[in-house]
Amino acid sequence: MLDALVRSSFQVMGVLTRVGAQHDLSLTQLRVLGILRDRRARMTELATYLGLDKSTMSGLVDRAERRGLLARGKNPGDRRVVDVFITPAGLALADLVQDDIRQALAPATGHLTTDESERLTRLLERVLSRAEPSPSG
Amino acid sequence: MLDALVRSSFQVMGVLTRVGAQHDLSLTQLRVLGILRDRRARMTELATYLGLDKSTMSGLVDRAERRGLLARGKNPGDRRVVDVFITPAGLALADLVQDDIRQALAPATGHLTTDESERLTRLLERVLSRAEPSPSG
DNA sequence: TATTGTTATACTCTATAACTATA
DNA sequence: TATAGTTATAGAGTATAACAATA
Repeated sequence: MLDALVRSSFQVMGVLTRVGAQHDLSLTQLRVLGILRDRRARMTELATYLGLDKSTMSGLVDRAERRGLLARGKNPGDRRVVDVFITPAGLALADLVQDDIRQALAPATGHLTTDESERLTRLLERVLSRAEPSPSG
Repeated sequence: MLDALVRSSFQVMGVLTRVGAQHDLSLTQLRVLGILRDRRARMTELATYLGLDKSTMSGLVDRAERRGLLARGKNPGDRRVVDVFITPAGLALADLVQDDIRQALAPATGHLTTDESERLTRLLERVLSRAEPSPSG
């Protein structure tokens, strides 16, 4: 089972990497966009969530900001903190990419019956729930 | 279901990345070692399998060779070809890492019953079988 | 003193383009 | 001509260490 889990994970990552690359987005940039889709977050929060060093986070946000996908803002409560949020352009791109991912994964997932789909989801969520404290999201 | 599949994949990749890093191995190096565990392969073959450019493959093999994990050899049939194979040290490391991965994923997978395990494997393999031509292995 | 974030530095991973050697 | 591989180059992703600003 472990083998199937690892292989399917690589397969999914392969699809995500390819679709991301079509929009000049790395796997990590993809995740950042996904996280910021529905909320602001401070630098450290993002870094911790993704399991990255804060200096790495600075670079990632720099490049996304240069492209106009993200922006930095001040935090009213703590002047040391830098809040990061998604721009309209970033949101549009995130929507587009999500559609592409859905389409790219459809051949792999779409042929399961509703029942099978539900069972797979339930099993994966049981696996997820026991996984160690998210080292990378 | 798509969401669960993507999230569990990131979780698995997180574990693999962390365990690999503990042995100074990137996700890609991990895969190369895994592929060469039970067979030789030529450079182009590896690159195609991993969805990488041949020049990228040169660098990967360079670094692994410098560490004594892999070695290059001549191909008897075609003098342009470079065969790559794993060294005893590389094999030992691959074994070690595989054990670590098993242990790291155990909390996530070990609590499923035999029956659930089998159902999950079957479902994942059905998903895998329909996935598009492996873009990255 | 501790925390938040940036910068400098170095290394890996990656692709593109130009090259050598062989087929 | 076409294929196999390397090298030069450039950019992204990553961590460590040193730093500035704020708490």
